Amino acid sequence: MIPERSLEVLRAIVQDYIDTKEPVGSKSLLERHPFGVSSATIRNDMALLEEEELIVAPHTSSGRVPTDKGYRLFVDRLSEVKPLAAAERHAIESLLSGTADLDDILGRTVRLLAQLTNQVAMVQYPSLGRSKIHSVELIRLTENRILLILIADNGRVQQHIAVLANAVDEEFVANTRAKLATLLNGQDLSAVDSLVANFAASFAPIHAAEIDAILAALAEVVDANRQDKVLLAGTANLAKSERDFSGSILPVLEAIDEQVVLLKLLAEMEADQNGVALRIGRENELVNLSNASVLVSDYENQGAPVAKIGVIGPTRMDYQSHISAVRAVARYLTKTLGN
Amino acid sequence: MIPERSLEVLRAIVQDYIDTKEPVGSKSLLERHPFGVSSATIRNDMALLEEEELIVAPHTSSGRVPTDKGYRLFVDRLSEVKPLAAAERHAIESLLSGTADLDDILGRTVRLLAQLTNQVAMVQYPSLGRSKIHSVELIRLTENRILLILIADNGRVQQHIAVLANAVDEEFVANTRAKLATLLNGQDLSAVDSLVANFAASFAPIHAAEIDAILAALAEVVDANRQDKVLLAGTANLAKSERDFSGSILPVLEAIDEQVVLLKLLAEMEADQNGVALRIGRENELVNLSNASVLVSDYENQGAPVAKIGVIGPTRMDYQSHISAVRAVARYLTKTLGN
DNA sequence: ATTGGCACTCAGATAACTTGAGTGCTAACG
DNA sequence: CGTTAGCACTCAAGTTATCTGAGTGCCAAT
Repeated sequence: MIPERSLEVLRAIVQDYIDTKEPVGSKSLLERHPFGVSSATIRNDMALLEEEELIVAPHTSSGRVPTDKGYRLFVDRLSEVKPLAAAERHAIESLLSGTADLDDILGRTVRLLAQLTNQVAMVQYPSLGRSKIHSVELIRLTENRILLILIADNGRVQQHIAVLANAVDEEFVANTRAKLATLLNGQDLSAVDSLVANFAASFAPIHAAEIDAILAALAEVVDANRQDKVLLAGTANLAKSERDFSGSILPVLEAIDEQVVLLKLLAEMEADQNGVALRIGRENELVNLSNASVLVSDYENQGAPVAKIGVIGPTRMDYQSHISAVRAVARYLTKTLGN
Repeated sequence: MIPERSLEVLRAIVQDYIDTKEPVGSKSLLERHPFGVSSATIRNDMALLEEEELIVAPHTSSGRVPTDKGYRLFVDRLSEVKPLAAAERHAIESLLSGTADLDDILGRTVRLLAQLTNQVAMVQYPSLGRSKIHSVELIRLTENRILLILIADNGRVQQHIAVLANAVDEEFVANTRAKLATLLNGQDLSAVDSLVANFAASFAPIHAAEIDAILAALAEVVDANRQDKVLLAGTANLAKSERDFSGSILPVLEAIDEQVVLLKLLAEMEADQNGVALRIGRENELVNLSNASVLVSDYENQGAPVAKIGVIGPTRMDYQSHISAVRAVARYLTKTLGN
C-alpha cells in the first residue's frame, strides 16, 4: 500500500499542477505546502509515486506531472468536491428561472455551464427512450404531403414530412390521425413498433401505400429521437486554453463536429455514486480524446434520468470545481423541467 | 490608372500566395509565371502596387502579400470563377438527392459545403419573414399547458408551450384552434400582429387571461422565427488551418459561439451580380473577424430568397473555387427545397 | 525513516554568426 | 521612355555555442 504521506504529496502535486500549469518539483512543492519534512524526503515519495505510475517526469530533470491514473486516484480518493461560490449559485438560479420551451432552456443551460467552467459544455436532448408519447398529430400540407408531429411527455417535439404517392383528402387524414391517437397516445415509445404492426389492416386496401408512407415517417421520428441530438456551447474556450491540450485542439474539434461520436461516448458513460461520470484522458476509448477529460451528469424528468449534461476539457482541469458545477447545473435543469 | 501588366502581376501574386502561403518575391514569381520581363521590372511593378496599397511587405526584405484591398480587386476584376470538378458536382448531386425533412436537408448540405471547401460552413434556416403561415395547431398537454405549433409554408416548424393561469378543457382548445386557423392560415407572417389585435374580443371575458397567454406564445413563435437560427459544420477545419488566421482562431470561434453576431452579419450581406456576397478581412465591421473572409449566397424557396448559406475562412482563401462551390451548393439546395 | 550534501542533467533563454531570399536604387541601354 | 543589369543593403530564420537554474538520484550520516 502507498503510505499516507505519499498520497498527500500526490494530492499536492495535482493541485499545484492544475494551478500553475507547470511541472512541480520537490522544493517548490514545499514552499506551497508545509509538510514537516525536507525536500529529499519528498523526492523519495515522488520516486515511489512514479513507480506506481501516478506521476511522471516529462524529462529527466524537471518536476513531475500527474498521469491519467494519478488524476483518477485524486478524483476518486483524495479530493473533496468544492462547493460553488454563492455568486455562482446565484447565477444559476437567475439564469434558469422563468419558463420557456425546451430549446430555450437547454440553450441557456449549456451556455451557463460553459461560462461557469470555462470549458466546452454540452447537453443532450432528452431521449424519448424511456418516455411516453403525449400525442401524435397529422397535418395535411398539400394533397400528397403530410406533416407528422410527435410530442413526447417530456416536451420534446419532433416532426417529419411524409410524401405520399397519391393524393388524399382531409377526411382521410383526420381519420388516420384519430386512429393513431387512440392507438398510441400515452404509450411507451419503445412499444410503437409492435403497436402499429397491424395498423394497415384497419384501412381500405386502396390506401395501403399511403398508410405505409405515414408509418415510415413515424418510424423515422421515433428513430430520430433515439439517436438524439446534442447542443454545444463555449467552443471558443478551446482556443483560449489551447496549450492545455498538448498543442492541438484538433481532435476535440473533430469530436465536436462529429456529434455521432459524442453521442456514442455519452451513451457509454454511467454515473458513479457522486452522480457524475468521468473519463480521464486515455480512458476515452475514442483515441482522439486522449488528452481530454469528459465529465457528465444525468438530468432527470418525471423522476427518471433522461439525458446527460457536462463538459469536455483538458485532462488538467479543475475537477473539484467542475464536478460541483456540472452537478449543480444538472440539478437545476431537472428542477426547471419539472415545471 | 494601373497599367495592365501590373494588374497581371497582382493576379500572379494572389494566386501564388494562396498556393504557397509564403510571401512572394519578384524572382520566384518569374519562375512560376513567365512574364517576358526581368525581375527588376517586376520589382518596379510591385513598388507601384504597394503604392496603391494592394500589396504589402511583412518586413523590409521579404516578398509581398496581398492586402484586403488587393484581394478585393482580385476577386472583382482579375479572377474568373473556377468551375467545379466533375467529381464535386457528382458529390453534390448524390448527397442532396432524396427527400427528407428540413433539418436533415440543411444538416447534410452544410456538411457537404464544409467538406467541399475545407472551411467552416454555415447555413441559415429559412426565415419566415417573407413566407406565409401554413397552419397553427394547439395541443393540450395538461389542463393548463398548451403546446402551440406554427407551420410555415416553407416547411419550417416552430413550437412553444403556453402556461395558463387556469385550467381549460379540450373544447376550449379546439374552439380557439379553429378560430385561430380561420384567422391566420394562409396569411403572411408579418401580418400576425395586426390580425390578432382583436382576437380576445370573440371570447368570453372569463378566458381573457388564457387567450392572452396563447397570443403571447404565438408572438414568441413568430419572433423566434425572425431571429432565425444557423447551422454550422466543419469547425475542425479551423484547427487545421490555424496559422492562416495569423495565429489565433479565437475570434472566429467566438463568432461561431455567439450565433447572434453571425446572424447579424449574414443579414447585412447583400449578394452582388454573381449571386454571392463577400466580406474580406477588415470589411467585416465586426472587428474580431478582421483576418477572416465571409462568403455567402442566397438560396431560395418559392422563387424568393429565404436565407443564406456560405463559408467563413482565412482572408487567404481560394476565392475562385469557393465562390463556385458556395453558388453550386446554394443552387442545389434551392432545387431540393423545391420538391 | 529522514536528512544534508553533492554531482549530474537538461529545457529554455540569450547571444553571436551565417545564410539567402528579398529589396531599392542607379546608371546604362535600345 | 520603359526596361534592365548590377550592386549594396536588410532582415527573418536557422544554426551553434554558452549559461543558468530548477530539478533529479544517490549516498553516507543522523
